Amino acid sequence: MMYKFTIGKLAKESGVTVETVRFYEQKGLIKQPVSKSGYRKYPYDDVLKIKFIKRTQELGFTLNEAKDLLELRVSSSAKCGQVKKKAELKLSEVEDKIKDLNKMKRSLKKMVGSCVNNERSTSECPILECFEKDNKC
Amino acid sequence: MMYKFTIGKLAKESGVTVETVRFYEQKGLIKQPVSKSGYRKYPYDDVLKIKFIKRTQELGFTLNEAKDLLELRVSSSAKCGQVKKKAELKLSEVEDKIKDLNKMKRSLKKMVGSCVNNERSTSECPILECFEKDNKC
DNA sequence: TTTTACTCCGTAGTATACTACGGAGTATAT
DNA sequence: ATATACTCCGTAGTATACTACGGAGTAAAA
Repeated sequence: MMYKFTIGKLAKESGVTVETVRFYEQKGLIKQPVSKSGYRKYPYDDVLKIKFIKRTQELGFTLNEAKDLLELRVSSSAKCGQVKKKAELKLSEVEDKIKDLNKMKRSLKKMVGSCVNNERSTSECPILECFEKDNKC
Repeated sequence: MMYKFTIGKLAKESGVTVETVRFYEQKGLIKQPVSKSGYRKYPYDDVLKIKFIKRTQELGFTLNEAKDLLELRVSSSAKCGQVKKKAELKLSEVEDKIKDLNKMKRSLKKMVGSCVNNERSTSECPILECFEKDNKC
């Protein structure tokens, strides 16, 4: 039998909780299997789908984007180039975020370095002064 | 008079919306000025406070953290070292995030590079295969 | 057979930071 | 004086990704 996973087994097998599976169903990432018994029975492919989703999340994709990717995965007309485009877009988003964070990092480092006297009152704290000013210290 | 800013003026002067000012009040970042007229009248220092908040956000602090920093700013007993500690903590958070993003970046780059034939069907797309596998390609 | 474990469903809550709305009253400009 | 703009307040909605809860029914283990 292909449909052998109850929701609990599926969850355990794919490393998420039961609630998460139901949540993914709500969001349309996996479809709720029809069942005569009233209980869901999932195919093994749903284990793979959930792992797929988790992997895309690790790479910075949102659930909506994961959904799109899952759809490309099963579409017979879809081309690899479409997937590549999405990966490239995500790559540039990630690179932008890194740039932002590096800016923060540099500023924070400078601020931390500017505070040499820990015992000083906060009324004359160089770090707080940095927060006050527009000029980026 | 020191309390000369209506909420609209304050918002404009500090570069946020009226709703945002009210939101910051709700969250306790600035206090709602008492007014006989029923209309809020803010001191100039609230312009500085909101700019302070915005600057801390640019550096990766959350609103709750901004609140703490604002409190250190007015506390007479607080020491500069406390601020420094918070900045150092944030710095390491930022560095961790950069590490995560660099991991994503490397994986995405490899994946993009692995897809040489854009016209291939998604059923044999090396990028999608990466999503399927646990091994990080 | 009885107990434990699992499943069903919908709704509400969490965290973050806002944004929008509605209806009524007030202040300012012309 | 009138029109436009601004303010008041509370509540609800947005986006993201879950997590929790409650009560009832069912499946599996001892």
